[in-house]
Amino acid sequence: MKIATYNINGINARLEQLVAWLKDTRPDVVCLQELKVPELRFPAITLEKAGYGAVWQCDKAYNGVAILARGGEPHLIRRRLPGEPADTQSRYIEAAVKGVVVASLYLPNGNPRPGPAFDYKQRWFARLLKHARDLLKADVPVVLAGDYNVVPSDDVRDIYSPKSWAKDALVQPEPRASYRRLLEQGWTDTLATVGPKTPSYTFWTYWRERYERDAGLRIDHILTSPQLKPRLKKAGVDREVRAHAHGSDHAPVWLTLKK
DNA sequence: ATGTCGGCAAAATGCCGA
Repeated sequence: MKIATYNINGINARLEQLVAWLKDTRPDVVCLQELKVPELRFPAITLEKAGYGAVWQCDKAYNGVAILARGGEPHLIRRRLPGEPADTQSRYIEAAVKGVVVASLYLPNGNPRPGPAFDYKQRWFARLLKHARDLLKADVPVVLAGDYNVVPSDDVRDIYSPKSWAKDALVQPEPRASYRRLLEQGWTDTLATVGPKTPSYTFWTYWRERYERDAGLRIDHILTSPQLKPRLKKAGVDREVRAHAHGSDHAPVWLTLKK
């Protein structure tokens, strides 16, 4: 079983690429973020023709998350992260797929910092920590996949140059501490655990040929609950997808499970 | 400080969010 996550940065701007990538790599489950599409323009029919059922949660222009399942329909569990009813941004969707609870999440970016955007990021992270704990209590296999907008460390495996990002919300101690607390709850950072030993960047800005220079960051993560530990096989990044002339600024991340 | 995108509002360029 193969599970992937991909911040697509506008699903209709990349639809051909998305379909080609699905055909090439045949993931069983796909978590998408930054759909940037109103609900009624979500390309459900195109995805259906490509062999994928979907559930999605959209805003008018920004955010937006989806879960795709090959040869079936994801069973929707929730469309919102609990804890802040006034928060209407579409950043979380959760579904049962092929015996696993899967969440596609898009953590707030948090820039500019300091300010309300950064505060919102921290509140959102606190809500995620609480919900993640509840999911662990349910004692079922769970995958939390998405764009966490957090570079876990200053290690070269996570970021090409900590110095040039030092003031950015993606590398601050507070979100890093929240991410670490998630791992301390018992979740596994699968790319760090069963991924390549070489840098596994997942995001390169569009600026100044950052991709060509491999000036990247690791901010897209697939976390798994303890039940899945014995089934973890291999993780990686489809980095060549980022090389497309009109590609997203992220690359897909994937995980394979035994069975 | 900057770089570059996607998508919006509103009328093609400027803004926002990333």
